[in-house]
Amino acid sequence: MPNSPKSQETRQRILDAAEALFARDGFASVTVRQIMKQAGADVALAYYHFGSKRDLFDSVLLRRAETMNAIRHAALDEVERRHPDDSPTVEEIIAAFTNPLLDLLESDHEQWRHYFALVAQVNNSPEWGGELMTKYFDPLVRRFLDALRKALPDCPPEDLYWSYHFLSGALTLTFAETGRIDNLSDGACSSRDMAAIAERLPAFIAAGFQYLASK
Amino acid sequence: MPNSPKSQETRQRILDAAEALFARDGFASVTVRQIMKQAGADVALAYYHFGSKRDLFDSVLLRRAETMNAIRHAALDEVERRHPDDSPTVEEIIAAFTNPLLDLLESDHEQWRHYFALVAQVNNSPEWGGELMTKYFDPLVRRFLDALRKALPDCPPEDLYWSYHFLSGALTLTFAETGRIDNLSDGACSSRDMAAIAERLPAFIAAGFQYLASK
DNA sequence: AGCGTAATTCAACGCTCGTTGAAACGCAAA
DNA sequence: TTTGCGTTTCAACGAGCGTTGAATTACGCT
Repeated sequence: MPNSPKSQETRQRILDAAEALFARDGFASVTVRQIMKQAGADVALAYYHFGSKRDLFDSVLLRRAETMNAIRHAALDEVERRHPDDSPTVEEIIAAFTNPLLDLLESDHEQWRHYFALVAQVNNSPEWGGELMTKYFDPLVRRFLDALRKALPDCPPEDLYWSYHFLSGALTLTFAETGRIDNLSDGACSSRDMAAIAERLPAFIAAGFQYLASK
Repeated sequence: MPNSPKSQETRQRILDAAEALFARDGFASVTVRQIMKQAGADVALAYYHFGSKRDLFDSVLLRRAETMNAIRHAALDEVERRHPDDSPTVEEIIAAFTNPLLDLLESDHEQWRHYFALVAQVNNSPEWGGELMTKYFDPLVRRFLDALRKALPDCPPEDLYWSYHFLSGALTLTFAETGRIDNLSDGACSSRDMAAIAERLPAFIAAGFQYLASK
């Protein structure tokens, strides 16, 4: 009985545990034994289900990448549907890129905040940032860049790429919820205050895109 | 003779090797033996000079943090000197925050790009981001926030903190030189093109600050 | 020249790591 | 009930880890 419900559930428990631990401590700091202890399963099961520690890591990344990409595609679909003739505004496009992540966080905070923290680490790692992020997110990002190109027809492509790069950095740090802003603001701001992010991040980034394009 | 020139040079060689390896692979992936092999010194010397692997890591971070803070303070001094009566513009202040890093990269690319990549990883790690970044960079950041508060007197403090947070994310990813933008742009942009960054990053960020403050 | 201390080397410790092969279990089909 | 296969457990492997104490070297001072 391949893929029995029982074994599927075990796989998910392992992925959950691995996700939380990798997100907090990084790939190399986490032990397969730690993961399996938290998952409540035997060490060898990790290798039976996933092959190796590295393959387990990739599986963790892949699992939610699909959901994340789907929800962002849908958000951009929706924005484009509202503009059959003209182009959406820059801020609308950026919001379609960022707001779905806030929705995911609000729907299931625990799971997604671990995942986003993990992506933040991967994105900022020279070792993995180039390859892994490209692998999982490139098609989606290119679609957003296309939409932005239409919204900013006079903007040189290089400016678009750099603007997106700045967006990517701001986004990943913000969603990593490192607690840095809590410390810095002496508690006036909270990493976990999603409403605060939704009000500010798309506006901030859209202004940057537009200013750069207009220079 | 304590602190002999010879041993100082050894210490620096160890720090250089540790910096490069930590930056590329992260704290936990790197072994002390790797570091000391690259430094051309015996394993035990790491412990003689620095105490433990973790202390060595802190020493790596601390070494350049002082230089980095000093050069940024000086840049802000200079900007404020040019405005004895009125406040500098937001873009001038942001440029005083970012451009010194570009100067450092241009003066000695190899050393500083490793360091910045390391800071990017620390900044985006939930484990260390909150504490270590606060420890090394808080006084400087608070001074910049004060300057920005004067340049944007009607801006609510929360908006300033969030804007700085977005700046921090964009900055650390950009200086981490992960190669992500190279892949995404099919070579049209290069992570290492400092002129491209200097032209765009301060402008992009300043626009975000101003737009958020004006809302 | 020879002493004293700082700097460096050497060899080893106990431990934990990722990984694996063989044995045991559970359950649907026969 | 027995068979067969997917799943899980158990025990262990060799390798490499961070770290240390003792032995050795290098060298400025008297």
